[in-house]
Amino acid sequence: MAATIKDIKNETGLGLATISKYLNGGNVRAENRKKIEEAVRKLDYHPNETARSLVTRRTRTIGFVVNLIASNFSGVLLQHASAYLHSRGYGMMICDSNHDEKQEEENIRFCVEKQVDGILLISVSRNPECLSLAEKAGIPVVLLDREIKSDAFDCVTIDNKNAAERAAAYLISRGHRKIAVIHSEEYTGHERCRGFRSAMKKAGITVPAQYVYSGEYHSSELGYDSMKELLKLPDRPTAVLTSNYEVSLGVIMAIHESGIRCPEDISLIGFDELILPMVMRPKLTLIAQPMEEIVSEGARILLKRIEEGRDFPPQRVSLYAALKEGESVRDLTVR
Amino acid sequence: MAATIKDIKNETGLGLATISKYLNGGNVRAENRKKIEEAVRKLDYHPNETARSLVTRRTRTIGFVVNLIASNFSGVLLQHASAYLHSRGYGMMICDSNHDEKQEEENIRFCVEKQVDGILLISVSRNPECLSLAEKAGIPVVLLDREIKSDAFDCVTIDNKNAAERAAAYLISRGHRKIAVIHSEEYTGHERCRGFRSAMKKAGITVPAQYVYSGEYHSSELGYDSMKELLKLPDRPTAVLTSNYEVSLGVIMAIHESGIRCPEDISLIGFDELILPMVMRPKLTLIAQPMEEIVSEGARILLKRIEEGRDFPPQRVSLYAALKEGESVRDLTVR
DNA sequence: CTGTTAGCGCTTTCAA
DNA sequence: TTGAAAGCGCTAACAG
Repeated sequence: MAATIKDIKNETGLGLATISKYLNGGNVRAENRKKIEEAVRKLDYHPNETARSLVTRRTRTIGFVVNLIASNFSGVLLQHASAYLHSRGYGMMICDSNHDEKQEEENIRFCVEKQVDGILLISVSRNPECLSLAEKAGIPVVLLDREIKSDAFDCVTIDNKNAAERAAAYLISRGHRKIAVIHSEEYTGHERCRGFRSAMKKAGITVPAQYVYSGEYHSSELGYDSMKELLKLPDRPTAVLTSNYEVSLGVIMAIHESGIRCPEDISLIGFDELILPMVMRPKLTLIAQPMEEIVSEGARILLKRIEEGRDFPPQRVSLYAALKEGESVRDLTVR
Repeated sequence: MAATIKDIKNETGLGLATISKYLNGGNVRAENRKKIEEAVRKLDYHPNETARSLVTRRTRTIGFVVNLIASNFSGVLLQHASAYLHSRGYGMMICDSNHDEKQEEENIRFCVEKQVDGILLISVSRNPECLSLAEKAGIPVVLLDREIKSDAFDCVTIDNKNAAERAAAYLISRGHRKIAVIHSEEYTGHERCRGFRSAMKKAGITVPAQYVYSGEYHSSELGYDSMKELLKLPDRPTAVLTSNYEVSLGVIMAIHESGIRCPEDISLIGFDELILPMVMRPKLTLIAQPMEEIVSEGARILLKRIEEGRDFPPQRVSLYAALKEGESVRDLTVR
């Protein structure tokens, strides 16, 4: 049986309140402090967080509902979140939505019932409906990486459209005109495709339909298959923009297999600086999302809502994602 | 303010105990049941799990302490764990050890203080010391994927040595004699290297020192750099065994870059059926760990310890990992 | 600064 | 089957 605060009381002869106060950082006479510390050590006392939660109405636990935990991208986000939250005394309860809207709603419910203090969400649904439960329970939610159709929630993303636009503009500035895009069928994928189209339009370049591929999210098969198709085209693109990590992976495999060279025969630009771009040669030119910042900004806002009483309007943070030059884009303007 | 059981009492006029009993699946008069159900709906009542935990001394939360959450391998394990635990009403609090022993110990402490009902651990340390805290608190721990130097804990792994031995034997049976190994510096890596050596010894083949590479865990750089070195050797190996996913990734990149072909010029065999082997061509021949089974077995044992009072001796489960043939190994016995 | 007291919301005897 | 009452371990007024 674990020691309770009562045992400390019996050991020291002090009152419960005094002990509790000291344990929570209050001021106590030096003499009593020593007594308490000694008793704590002697009895190996650890406060019962459950009891504490019951009265403070705080569990010091954050629910992290993640679209697809098995993906490399969420793994990195989770890593940063775990570090950030732990350093502030918060636990992180994670729920995998496995890329399924029903599951996501179920996860929100689960978090609410477990009475987490707040929720970090990488959503699969764009529908704010699924958050109504959390809202009703007064549990703050911060969206990470993906927006939903509502501006009632805090949200930290990068400007996907703008980032993709810059990526495309970069290709264009290197003399590319025949540019293909392969993107996933979800929020970020669509935004990035929009940015791509916008840049092309500005440059007065028409994008032929056969240069645009899209499909299920997080599918490296999408990248692989699409690239194979692109390579069969009589009028092959000189460059390809991929909308996420998994797609890039598939594209690279297809290229390697075909024996064509990057960047000599085809140029590549992608998203996300994860493990692959770091090890592959030529180094992939890419848009690097500030993963750690996305999480720390989001968590900071969430904890602020939790810990500071006063209300403030929903925060919409849009972080800058830098283009990191590698060697995967050929400059067609020099020869 | 959320509704409490007291509100249900006022609404129905029944006693607290009756309501509580019904809510926990007890028998109540049909008439009363209707009353309660109605009140629950009307007041949108949800039991306060914290209060419940305080008296039952169960949080219905499992701590998952993971060596390195950002790795693809743990991501998949986590995915299965989340599904398994949720379906049984358990939450999963995850703590990333970030490949650091100090952090791991800190994480165990954290879980204990959060009073999780049990801990699932993919350990970085091989020292059982770090688990003493959990042991003292009477919190059961189940080790996943990696053993530690103690047989006092439940543990679910694959037989790494044997699996690597079969992988090496497979290469040998295909006529390979000059086989290199690249392995990580941690438990599974060492076990797999041992298995490799054992197979080679049985076949009467000496392994030259320059065919053995090892380095930090989860480093695709290890694979990349080692492979580069191997390719420089005057007497190049005909096959390479890699001890984990990240290493395989690096090796493949190095091969692609060098312009040599797999399996024509060099054969490859690896571990773990994750995203890469599924998309790459030639399909990688590999040892596929039963990821889902590792988790479900481990979680099953853990919940059994938690939910059934009686004690039982530590379970040591060693799962079979099948060799899946791809096209990355050349058969040298035919020509 | 200290201690008494009254809960937090729920489960669980135990007697009716 | 039901309900009154006694906690679970802790915090927070409040009075001293």
